[in-house]
Amino acid sequence: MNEKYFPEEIEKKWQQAWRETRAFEVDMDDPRPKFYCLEMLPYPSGFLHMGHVRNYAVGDALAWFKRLQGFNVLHPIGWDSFGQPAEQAAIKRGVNPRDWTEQNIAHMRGQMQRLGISYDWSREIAAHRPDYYRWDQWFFLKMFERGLAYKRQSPVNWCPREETVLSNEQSSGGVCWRCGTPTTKKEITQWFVRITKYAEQLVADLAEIEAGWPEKVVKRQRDWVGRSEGAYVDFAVQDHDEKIRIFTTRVDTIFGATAIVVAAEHPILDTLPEGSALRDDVKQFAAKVKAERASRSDLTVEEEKTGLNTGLLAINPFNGETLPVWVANYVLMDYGAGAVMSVPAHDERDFEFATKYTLPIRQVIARITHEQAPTGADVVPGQDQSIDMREAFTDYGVLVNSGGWSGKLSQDALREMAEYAEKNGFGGGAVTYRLRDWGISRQRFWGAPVPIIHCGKCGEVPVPEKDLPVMLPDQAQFTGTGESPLAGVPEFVNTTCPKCGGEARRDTDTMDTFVDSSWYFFRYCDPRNESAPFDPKVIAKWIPVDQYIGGDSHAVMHLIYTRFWTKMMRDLGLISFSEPVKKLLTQGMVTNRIEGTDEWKAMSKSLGNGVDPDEMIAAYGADAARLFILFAAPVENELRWSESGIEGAVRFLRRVWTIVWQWRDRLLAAGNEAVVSDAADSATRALRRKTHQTIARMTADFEKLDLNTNVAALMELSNAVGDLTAKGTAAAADLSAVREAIEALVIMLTPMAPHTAEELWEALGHDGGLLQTAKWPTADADLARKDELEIPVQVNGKLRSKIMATPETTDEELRAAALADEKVRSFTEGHEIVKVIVIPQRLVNVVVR
RNA sequence: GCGGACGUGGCGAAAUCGGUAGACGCAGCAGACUUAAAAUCUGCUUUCCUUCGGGGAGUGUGGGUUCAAGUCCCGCCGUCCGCACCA
Repeated sequence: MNEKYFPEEIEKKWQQAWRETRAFEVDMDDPRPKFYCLEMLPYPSGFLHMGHVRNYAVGDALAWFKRLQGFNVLHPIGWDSFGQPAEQAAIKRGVNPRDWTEQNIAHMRGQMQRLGISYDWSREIAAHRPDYYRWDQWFFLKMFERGLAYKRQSPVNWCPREETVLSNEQSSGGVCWRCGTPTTKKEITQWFVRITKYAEQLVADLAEIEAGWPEKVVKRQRDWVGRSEGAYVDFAVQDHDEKIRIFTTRVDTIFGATAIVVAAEHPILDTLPEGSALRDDVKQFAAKVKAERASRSDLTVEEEKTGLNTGLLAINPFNGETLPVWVANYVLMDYGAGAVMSVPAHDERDFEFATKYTLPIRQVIARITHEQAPTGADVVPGQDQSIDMREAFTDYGVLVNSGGWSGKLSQDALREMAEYAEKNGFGGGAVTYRLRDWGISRQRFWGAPVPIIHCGKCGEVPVPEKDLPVMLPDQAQFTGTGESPLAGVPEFVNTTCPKCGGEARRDTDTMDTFVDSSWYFFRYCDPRNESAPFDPKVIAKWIPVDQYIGGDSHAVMHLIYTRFWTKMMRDLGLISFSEPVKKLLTQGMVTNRIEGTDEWKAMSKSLGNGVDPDEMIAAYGADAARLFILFAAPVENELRWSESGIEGAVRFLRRVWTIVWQWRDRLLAAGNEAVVSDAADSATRALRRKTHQTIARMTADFEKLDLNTNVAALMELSNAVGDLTAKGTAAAADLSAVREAIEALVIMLTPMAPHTAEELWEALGHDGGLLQTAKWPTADADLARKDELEIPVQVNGKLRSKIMATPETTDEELRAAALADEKVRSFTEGHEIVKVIVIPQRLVNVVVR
């Protein structure tokens, strides 16, 4: 035991103690209430970065807080260990991806342990190990059985640099999410998961979690699914059997339609007379549009609208009007019906298109003018038909020039016109979604093989469950051709058909790593189960996760997939709930200044502004690094790294250390008996007040995860205790009040600086560690209450004086005291006092004229 | 372009309900200790004026509501994020 603070010694000591006593291993049957604290599992790149440290520091603080409060806390960690970098390393440096991955895991596990994060290491899992990915394959088979996993030819996003298929999400913005290379399109047969079947639930169930999730994540998820209510309308085509179906959210504007516009891939285009000049033009045009789309690099600029009149004529079923059918680049085949009615007067895109090609623009919605009736009782909608048609008018309004529908409000017309279409058999109300099915095929080696066998006779045959896992071979040739490396491993590919016993080939695709991360936190609850992904009984108790913490970069991909997966598992009968995560916290980025500039960017190797966690631990200790991270900014904010900030954290820990050692001998000598004297003096009362105020504040702030203010509260308490000796009031304060303050200080320090707290707790005479001997303190409201109040007094809303009061002072007394106050009187003198506002125990405002 | 969030000292920030703006920390300044420095401790630290009692201004900006606005409402400016022709 040393009176000087040596973090490296005590951190080693307690990390070893925790390991030896298996302090953080969870008994799932423990009768205490459970708390599942989860951080997003990392990809084992080889090294922790500060973003990881922040994530784990926050999670660990909450885990400790809940443990000290008496919860049975599950706090696990694992590895998202399939994926590109391992394969890249194999290609570039010829290393074995498995060895590379395992070495990285070993190193990063060491880093986590040096940080002293309180994980239950007995539950560690890794996606690349067969005992995990066999269950990915098992789930795939279940989805395949139910038609939720299916194969189809499909244009996919293709990264020409990494030569791999990317999901829509991964090529969001038209660039590869990993390397930033602009993506292109490629036709290829792919496995898809029918997430669109759950589109409605993915939106509707947001209501269930909204309260516990950040607003912006909920919003992004809602936008991602893109639910949109509208109507289908079928337009007959003149001299044609086919009809063109359009989707619109503004069927109320249908009398303003002056054209029908279809996508370049629309099947109606194939019905144009073979060999006609027009057909050739349209074909050429469609090919050009497709080519442009595939090669687009700058998606920040909207492409200019181009189109071509197909010569076809469509008939508006509402008024019998004949409309030209155009094909244009701004209509997308894979949304809605692949065709739209063009209403230039009331849609910006149609307006732009019509202006360019001089199509008629016809106003059919008028702005409502609210005219106050003379009695003032009713608001009468009038019409303003003088809308300036230099731009589209897209608001709701009153229908005009719309036959029998004129005079109706948009809101009513939307509903009634959809009903009318349905009744007359040419359409009806409909809901569409932007969400697309999830392409999970990857032409990669380092992933879970798709458990399907292709048989010449039987077709696609699922691997029987008893044959799982389909083992990934040890090694493969990385040709970089874009074809899965598994195709070049004959021992893997060649097999027999489980159905007919004949020669057959295995599917050589592997699964998207987002499959692995969609259900990993279920596996933590039952990590060694060999007969099922998990025991449903265990899951029923432990999931939903109480608090999930991670970066908001996963706001749509991972967090949509895991919500989908949960609903899918529910429909398999494995679980009985629909949402996996009760509360979500998205942490901000950790940034650092780029040398020689004033720019703050996320830490990264390539920018040279990274900070190595190991160096921080060596220089300042894990506790100081963690404390600084929690204190420096609110968890959701960007955190700007600061070397002097971390020094401040060390100073604080040293001060707490000094305080404990200053009082230790006296406290130990006094023993455990209470020595509160009856006539508690004011110093004692003040100290106890501060102690209990701090307890109340910190307990509340922890629930909100306001960790920065929490550290501030702790600093205030430590300053208050420090002042006892510094200001010579030590003798005045009762020893048991000091004990109370110091013990609260040490216990409440634990979530942010656990090693230091353990050491100090032991120094205070508690053997056996915090978990055995400490409880999160409870605030006593009476003790926390102030017995003297300083009441600000305002005159006309300006602070002029302060008067002293007690909680018992009545409003009338406050009022009298305020008016009698000398300073106040100097401002009220010669003025008429209009009124006096008294906010009980808070403030007095004298209003004068 | 559309949608959303935000705007508080030199810096990170705090401010349950509309009720003392700037807690806590960083940086800075002054002092104590020291041969000296570091470390540590103490004090100061929004800004302007001051006869040193105080007084004025102040939460991007202009209005409004209110006894009272960082907080609520409207306009503008700025920053950041999301989306990328989704009909």
